[in-house]
Amino acid sequence: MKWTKTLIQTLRDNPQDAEIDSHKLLMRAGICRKTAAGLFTFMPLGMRSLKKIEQIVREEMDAAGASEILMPALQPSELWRKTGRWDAMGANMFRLKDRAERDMAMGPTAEEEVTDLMTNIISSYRQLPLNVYQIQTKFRDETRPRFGLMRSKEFIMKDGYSFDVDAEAADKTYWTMYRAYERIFARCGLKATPVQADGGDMGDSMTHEFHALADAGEDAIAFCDGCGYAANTEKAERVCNPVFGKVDAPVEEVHTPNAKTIDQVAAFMGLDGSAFVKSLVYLADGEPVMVCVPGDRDVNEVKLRRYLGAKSVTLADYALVRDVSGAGVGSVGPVKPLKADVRIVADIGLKGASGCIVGANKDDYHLKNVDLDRDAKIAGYADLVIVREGDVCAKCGKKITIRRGIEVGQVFKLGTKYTKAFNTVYKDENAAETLCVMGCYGVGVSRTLQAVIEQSHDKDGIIWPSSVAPYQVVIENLDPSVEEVTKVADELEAELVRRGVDVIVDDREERPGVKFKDADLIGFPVRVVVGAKGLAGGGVEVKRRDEDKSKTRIVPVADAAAEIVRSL
RNA sequence: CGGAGCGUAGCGCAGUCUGGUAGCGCGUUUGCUUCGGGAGCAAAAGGCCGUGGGUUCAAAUCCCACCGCUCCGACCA
Repeated sequence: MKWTKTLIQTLRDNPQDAEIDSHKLLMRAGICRKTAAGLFTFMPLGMRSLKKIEQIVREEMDAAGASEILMPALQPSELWRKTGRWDAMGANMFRLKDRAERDMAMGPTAEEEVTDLMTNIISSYRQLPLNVYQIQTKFRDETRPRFGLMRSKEFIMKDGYSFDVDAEAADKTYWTMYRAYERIFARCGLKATPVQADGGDMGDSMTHEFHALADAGEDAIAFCDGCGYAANTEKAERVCNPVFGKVDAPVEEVHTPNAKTIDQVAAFMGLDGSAFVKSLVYLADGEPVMVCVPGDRDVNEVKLRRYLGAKSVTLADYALVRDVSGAGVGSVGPVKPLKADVRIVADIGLKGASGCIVGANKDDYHLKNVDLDRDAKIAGYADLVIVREGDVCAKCGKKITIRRGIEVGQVFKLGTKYTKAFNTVYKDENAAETLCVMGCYGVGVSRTLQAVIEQSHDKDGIIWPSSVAPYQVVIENLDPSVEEVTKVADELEAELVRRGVDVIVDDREERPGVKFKDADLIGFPVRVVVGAKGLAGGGVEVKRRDEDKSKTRIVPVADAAAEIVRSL
């Protein structure tokens, strides 16, 4: 390919709306253009990388026993109503009506669609297991699209779905997919780490997320160096050894005017937030519950929901808080008098808490010298807060560290959640109808593209891994008007094409500096310089993008192709 | 959804406070000189100053509404 024949538009300046390096480079290197908030056009370079990532995904999925299909992105509402997700998806789903006023959705995912499909196909155990996937545009009406392709309203995802005869077979499929994902990301040149995560809306069973570790990542991941435990902080478990000494003093009321938050009360009293008990009123499936956590920590609603065995937990509104506590937000506590009798649960960090400060259930008052065992009726203790740096690992007792990651993939065990809703059954050997057990597996294809850039760039631009680079090699023809130089460049191109190398010749009439800057910015893995000066001096120059200038090799034209292939 | 900021040439920005001929850098076009790390000189093209309304002799500038974009937050008591 000749540079002047394709469309490569690089930018000198960073676009003003880009925040993180990979987003800036996406725009500057001419990979993408923004169409509107959260919507992007892939330019030829981006398209090439995207297709390479897709191809890697295809090869690994196929090798793992899955078959590619393509389902509509436009989905009828009936499918979503069957599982209750038409309502549950809320504002995240793009909805529209067709001319007959039928409700439709622009698919954010396709569990319903694929399950409906398979329900009509599967009849016998002989057909199972089945594993299908598609690479398709997905739509999510994100509240806040951000960071380019990382969080956009329209994105490309590989979504795969497996149907097995039972949980054991599904488990086997799950780990097959897990290993396929490890290979996919490795082949994309991405350092992606599997971490345990919460099932969220998708089901309550086991799931791993694959995270590309990067400071710009939107998720926080808890790692234990001791045992290798890795989990999203929404899931990560900790143990706690409370360090409260017994304070045997009577409870005392303190006037704390105009102090609503823990920070404000703590500042008012000249104390640290950890001296407080934060008491929150939640609605768990409509039932009010008081949740107490150390004053300097945040409730993990996922853990809370699980502990309570509830379908949903939401923070109570102000009116309900007053109904329960008798006081307004800011003065709520677990110690009586409470206006209403509620179940009180507490974080394990409060076990044996003594000498602490709680809301008095009386506006603008707190209580000090509170001993939870003595003064409150806690129904149970559990790990209910979001882990943070320095917490103690629940598996091995070592310290947890927190790092940030970009979620590029996820594998789920779905169980029978969807097959039950659609009655996806097969007949077993005894002709008994049995529900299929499902799994689902997603790769954020466009997000992976950006994650690669986020993990692999320097001050001059992108450093593409060879496997997903738009072109593996750029031949810089420094003197396109000199016939001999152009001949060498073009012949080298032809030779590389013969050897199966993806190559582009920069044949622009530009000054060398401009061409070098662009080559570095776009980040072709190998750069070959062909110029009149170099040819006179004995050959062409070969340099890898990730090498320093001092590593440049001068090789005779005859050996160039071999040297380039070696450099890849 | 709440708060803040922004919207002027393809890109990055100044000008807005204090109303009076729409500017700068990059990019683009042409010419000459340059030519191994984003060249120099000269000339040129390119703007409904986000949209609509209002105030005024006069609006990029002041007022109102709307649209779009970006950031922060979204109830942790």
